[in-house]
Order: sequence, then structure tokens, then C-alpha cells
Amino acid sequence: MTATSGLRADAARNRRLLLDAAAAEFAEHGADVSISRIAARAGIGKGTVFRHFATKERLLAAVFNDRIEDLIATGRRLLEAADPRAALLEFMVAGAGLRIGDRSLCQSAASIARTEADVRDATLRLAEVAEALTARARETRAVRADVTGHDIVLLVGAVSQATAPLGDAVPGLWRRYLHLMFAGLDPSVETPLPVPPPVPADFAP
Amino acid sequence: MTATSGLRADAARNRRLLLDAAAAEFAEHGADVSISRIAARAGIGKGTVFRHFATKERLLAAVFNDRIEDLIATGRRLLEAADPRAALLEFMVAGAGLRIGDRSLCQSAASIARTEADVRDATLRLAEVAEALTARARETRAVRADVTGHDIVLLVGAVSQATAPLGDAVPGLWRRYLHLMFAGLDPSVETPLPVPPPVPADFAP
DNA sequence: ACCTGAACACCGTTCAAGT
DNA sequence: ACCTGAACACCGTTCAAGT
Repeated sequence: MTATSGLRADAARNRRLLLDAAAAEFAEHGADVSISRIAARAGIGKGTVFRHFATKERLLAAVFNDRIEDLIATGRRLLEAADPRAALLEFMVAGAGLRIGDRSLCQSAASIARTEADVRDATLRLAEVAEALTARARETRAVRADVTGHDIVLLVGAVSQATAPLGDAVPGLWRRYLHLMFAGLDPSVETPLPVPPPVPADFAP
Repeated sequence: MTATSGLRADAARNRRLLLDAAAAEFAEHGADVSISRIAARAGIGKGTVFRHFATKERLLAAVFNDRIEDLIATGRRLLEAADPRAALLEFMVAGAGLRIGDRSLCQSAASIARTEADVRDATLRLAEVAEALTARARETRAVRADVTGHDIVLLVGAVSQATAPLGDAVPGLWRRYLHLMFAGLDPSVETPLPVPPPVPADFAP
């Protein structure tokens, strides 16, 4: 949820209407829908859109951000699950499922992760939750020792893009690649990786 | 290489200049460069661009197609390598490396694979080469028995998109995820996959 | 303080006029 | 046959005028 404090009543209301309309339009017609369409759906003038978000990219980032926050909440919940391995897998399923929901939005948003400050912050917090989940799985030897939370976040994104060439022709196909990648995390084939994992500093603009 | 037979001499020459200019501009500035820029770089009028390619998407598809043809050639060559496992890995490295070269182009092109006939055909021929390479690896138990050529092609695409959130901040990072995914192909952890692989019919428009 | 729609610059695409 | 640039519809963004 993006902040609405300090706003006049009508402005706060418009902002909410705008975000809801944008989320719906992005999901239905992809990231290329026009601002006019979104404004019309929200019942506000298109000039008002730019008063709340300086650029279309920022609006996209805000919608994407809400999605990340949802996943962070899911991750926190899964930290209390009994089986660390199952919890990590479920986290990845939830993340990939979320992103599959509107792939177009997430595809455009991926390249924004570093340029938009709020998306970067949310991504780093998501990576922290992922790292906590991964640490539990590492300790029980459920996954290899050299895998980090950042790895998990990037792999979830990769899963959701893997089936892009097929559109929605084979609805659940992404699960195939999620399981294939999860198998790659197994300690039984722990050959050394050629490159170290990314660190938070790599996300700096 | 896209066909130029049956064209008048000047048209064939312009088509080549256009494709070269488009490839260069897409690589340098991403898939969002304007047709005007491309036309200017090719030294032709922008009206001429649309005489050769009815739409910007089709131009993008043509450039992407040349990239796929290159990879098909690489795959054919690797079919004669001694070690099936090393050959498959090298094929995936070559494919991901190619796509990393201009990720923006490949990102836009992914969603076109099914709508543009020539891209679909090239993709299917690529999958055939990948299947031949995979079959050799399967026979020597270098990879699990339930992995197909289509799987390999989709995984290569996934690798190239995995690091999109980081841009070019960590240059060789994609190799980390390629090796992680390749580890997932190992027969030692062959848990059953939840969904069957895609078949050529799934690429039908 | 916030909203609005007309105005602007730019882009993909079309097409009448040229060779 | 093919090339060209002016013309068109549309988009993201700005801003003067309103409340």
C-alpha cells in the first residue's frame, strides 16, 4: 500500500481510485495501456494522473510495488512454517504466480527496479525475507549452501518470464520450470558456481 | 539472413542497410528507438521502412530472427562435439550470451514468437536442434530423461531475463543462473515434474 | 491545494507525388 | 517498382485556468 497521509481528502481518494484503475488496466491490457484509458476508468482527468505520478513509469512502479509488498507479507508468514524446504518452495510458487498474473507489468517493471527508489527499497526488503527463508532451508541441508535470498528473488522472476514466448497457450507451464529450477538448488549436485551472488550495493543507481 | 531474392537492386540494398541499422540501434538504445532514427542511420526515408516491414514489430521480428538463425548454426556445429553434456551446456551459454547482448530486443521479441510466422518457424527449428543436443545428453545420462529441446530453449530465455532487474550492474551474473538451472537438469534429483513440456502445436497462433 | 482539459512534442503508420 | 516526406491519429507530458 502506498502512502496517502498528508493529502487532502479528495486527493487521497483520487489516488486510491487511480491505483486501482491502473492495476486493473495493466492486468487486462498490459503495460502499454494509455494514461487516458486509466484516467477514464478511475473517473478523473488525465492531468490529475501526472499530479500524483510524475511519469507513467512511476505509476507502473507504484502498482508493481504493491505486488512486492504482498509477496513480502507472504514470505513473513511462511517463516513460521514447519518445513523450511516446503516453505521456500511455496514462497517461490507464490511469487511466480503473482508475476504470472500480469506478466506485462512485471516485465516492464523489472528494468525499473534500480532506477525507482521505492521499487529498489521494496526489492531489497523482499530479498531479506527471501534470505531468511533460504537460511532456514540451508541449515537443514534442504538447499545448497551457496544460494542466497537474492538468488531466489531473481529466479522467481526468471520463472515468470520463461514461458513468455508461449503467452497463455499452456496455462500452468511455469510450474514445470519452477520445479526444474528448484531441483537445481539441491545440495546433491553442488558444483561450484562461476560468479558470486549479487549484493544490495549492486542495486544502487 | 532474411530473403532478398526477387527484389530490385536498390530495394535489396536498402533492405540490407535497414536491417543492419535496425540491429545496431536496437542493441545500442533498446527496442524503443524510433523508426526515424533507424531510417536516418540507414540513410533512407522513413516511408521506405514501412515498405519493407509493414509494422515496427515485423522489423523487430526480422532482426530477432537473424539472431535465432545464428544460434541454430551454433547448435548444428555442437552436434558433432565429443562430450554431449559439454555440448549442451555450451549451446546454452551461446544462446544466453547472444540474448544478453541485447536483452531489450529479445524481451520484446519473446512475446512475438507466436504471432509472427517467421519467428515461430525459426523458434521451432531451434527447438529441433536443441532436442537433438538434449537427446544425446539424455542417452548418456548426462541430463534427466524428462527434459526436452523446448525446455532448453525456454530455459535459455529465462536465464537471459533473470538478471534484468540489475541491468548491466554485474556483467557476468547470468552465468550464475545458467549453472544453477543446468544443475537442475541433473538426473540425480529427478523428482517428477508437475506439467508436461510444450509441444510445437502450443506455438500455433 | 488540487483538478481539468486544451495545447505541445513526438511517435508509428499512411499515402499522394515523384523517379 | 520503389522511394520520399508531408499528413494523420495517437500518446505521454505540460500548463494556464479554474475551484
